[in-house]
Amino acid sequence: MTKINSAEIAKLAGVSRSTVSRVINNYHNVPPETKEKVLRVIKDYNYYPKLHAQVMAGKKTGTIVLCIVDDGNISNDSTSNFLITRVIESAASAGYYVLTVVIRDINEAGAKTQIREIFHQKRVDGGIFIGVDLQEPLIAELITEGFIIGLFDYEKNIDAPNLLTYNFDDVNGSSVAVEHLIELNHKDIAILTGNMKRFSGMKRFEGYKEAMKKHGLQIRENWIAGGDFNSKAGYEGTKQIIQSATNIPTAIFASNDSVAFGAMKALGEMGLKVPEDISIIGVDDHLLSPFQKPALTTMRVDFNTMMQNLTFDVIRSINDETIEEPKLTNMELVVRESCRKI
Amino acid sequence: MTKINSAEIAKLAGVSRSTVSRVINNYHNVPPETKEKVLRVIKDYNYYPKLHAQVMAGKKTGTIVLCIVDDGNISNDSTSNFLITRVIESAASAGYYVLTVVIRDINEAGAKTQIREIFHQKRVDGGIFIGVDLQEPLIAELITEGFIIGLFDYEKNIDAPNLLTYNFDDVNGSSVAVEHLIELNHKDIAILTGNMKRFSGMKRFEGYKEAMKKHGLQIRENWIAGGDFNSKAGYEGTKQIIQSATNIPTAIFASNDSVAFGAMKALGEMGLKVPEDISIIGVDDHLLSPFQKPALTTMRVDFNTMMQNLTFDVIRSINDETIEEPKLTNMELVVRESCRKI
DNA sequence: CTGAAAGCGCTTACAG
DNA sequence: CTGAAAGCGCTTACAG
Repeated sequence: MTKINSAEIAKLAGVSRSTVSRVINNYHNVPPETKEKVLRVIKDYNYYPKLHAQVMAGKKTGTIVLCIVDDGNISNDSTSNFLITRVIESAASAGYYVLTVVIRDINEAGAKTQIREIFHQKRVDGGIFIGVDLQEPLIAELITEGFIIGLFDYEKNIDAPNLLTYNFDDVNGSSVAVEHLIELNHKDIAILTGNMKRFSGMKRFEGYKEAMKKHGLQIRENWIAGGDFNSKAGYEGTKQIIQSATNIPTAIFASNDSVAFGAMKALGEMGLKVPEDISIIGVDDHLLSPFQKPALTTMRVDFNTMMQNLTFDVIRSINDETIEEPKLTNMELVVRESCRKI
Repeated sequence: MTKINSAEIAKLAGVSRSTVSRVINNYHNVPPETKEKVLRVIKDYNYYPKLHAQVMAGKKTGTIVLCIVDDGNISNDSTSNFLITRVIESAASAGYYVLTVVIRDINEAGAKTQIREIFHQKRVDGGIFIGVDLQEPLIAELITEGFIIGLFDYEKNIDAPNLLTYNFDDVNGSSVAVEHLIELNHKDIAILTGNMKRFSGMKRFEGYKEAMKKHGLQIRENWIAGGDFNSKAGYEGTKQIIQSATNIPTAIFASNDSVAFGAMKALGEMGLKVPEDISIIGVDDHLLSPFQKPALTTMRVDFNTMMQNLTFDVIRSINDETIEEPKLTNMELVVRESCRKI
């Protein structure tokens, strides 16, 4: 195939490169006949302006980066997958491309440099991060440098218009979960905490404490375990709680459903039945939650709308629109079979 | 922040832009001290060469496009999600980025133009397509134009080195599935076909027919239904088979697990029990298959290795390595509870 | 080992 | 309405 460029098109259409460019960029000051003529040649010669030349001349890339920080096997986690594809789909519907990047360990040698490079190279117009710890200095750095960044599950700790954050109302949602247990007459309620370096981890713990205090219930040190958002932490945390306690709690609030899965496994191994011996409630409404035995009661979370809003806001921000501060998004109680009245 | 470019770096390091470029590209003909000096300045000034200038000067983009053709809600399908993230992870491990694109309907107005644009723009060095029908003319077009393209579930119908395809051994795998039913003494075996425009759809039907013929079993017209790889097709196909047949089959071979899910739902509604009344076997080993009631017997498929190989091959091909023709990948029988001996 | 210069292919003020 | 020209920021033969 012969190389074709705007000069070539210009020659064939009998106009200047300037005019070709004006047609491509759909400027208004081109008479219909000229436009027609140029478009004809462009079509006939299967011509597409080279992105990189356009960007060098000052155009945007039409791309955002989605940076997934996760040391697990992402492709095996349905929630991660869901977040990823939602960003992709949302961006696509806004005419944007998503460059997807996986970071195993953000503290590893090349990791931060790689992320810096993506932005400084001008590979993208902005970015979305998933799975970043609070107070990650790299985020602050990129924000200071003026890059547009959207985060899910992150506290807005810098007052900059180019830092966009979206979160669920984790405090309130967790309170509702715990109060559901309380309504079922539970008083001895343990918590399996999530990753406390995450906004959601912190806030869900807060919500638990709030609800307990509000109802005058005691929070015992040895009824607090876990510490991460996966089933392993739930499993180990549960064993720890059950084995260390002189008296066993009647209910467990798990900081997310994966944690609850681990907890249910541990309880099963220890011969404790859910919900007969212990009630359990999670957060997220994981794909597998309705399939648990018993089906898991949980707080449903709308990842769908959240990631779409985040993506759209990043794109709007790229296009210099003003973004209004997002509100926290509510969760919804989904009652299934894992909690019983006592 | 002040604009920094290679000329600036050159000035600061007291060398020419040529030398800066040589250092960046790690050429061997630069004395250590010079290299040191230049790298120092690069680091101090937080300088990253602009991608677009590099590409314009002839460098590769280090990016492949992943084009997902799917009219459903991708983010809700765990298999699609899995394929996507596997490509992303594999590419990342090879130092490549993945530009992810979703195409709802490849026959829609702008769809093909958009795909053409991505390649002609030089946005990427190559691409991977998922969910493309056999004989899709766009693929042939792009191959002819010399773009490097990898496909999963596609028959290699053009003998071009830049067309890379990977497939499971669908014929043999399906035969094994059907023979599993035959070993359990089933003779009346229906099939719920998949999408017959896909390599896997065609081949799985072939495998069914082969096994039936080999064992001298009759294939009845009204025991063939379905026609797509989703639970809806399985549901409707099953109703059709059961309602149209004067005699009911004792077993069903479903072209994939989603189809089997739909079939089980339909059977349940019609008061037929699995496996007491009808045995059923699927293909894929879907995430939800072990959770069905009864747990679904199926042919496990290694999407993981497959997508990784495909991704690596595309990248190798971009780097002018010769790719050996991939063999078909085997499937593995996973016996659960949905088939019984009669 | 190293620099000057050409080339990559666009866009956009500027001037008319 | 339209063209000539500058500018974007690299890389790479070429010559020394």
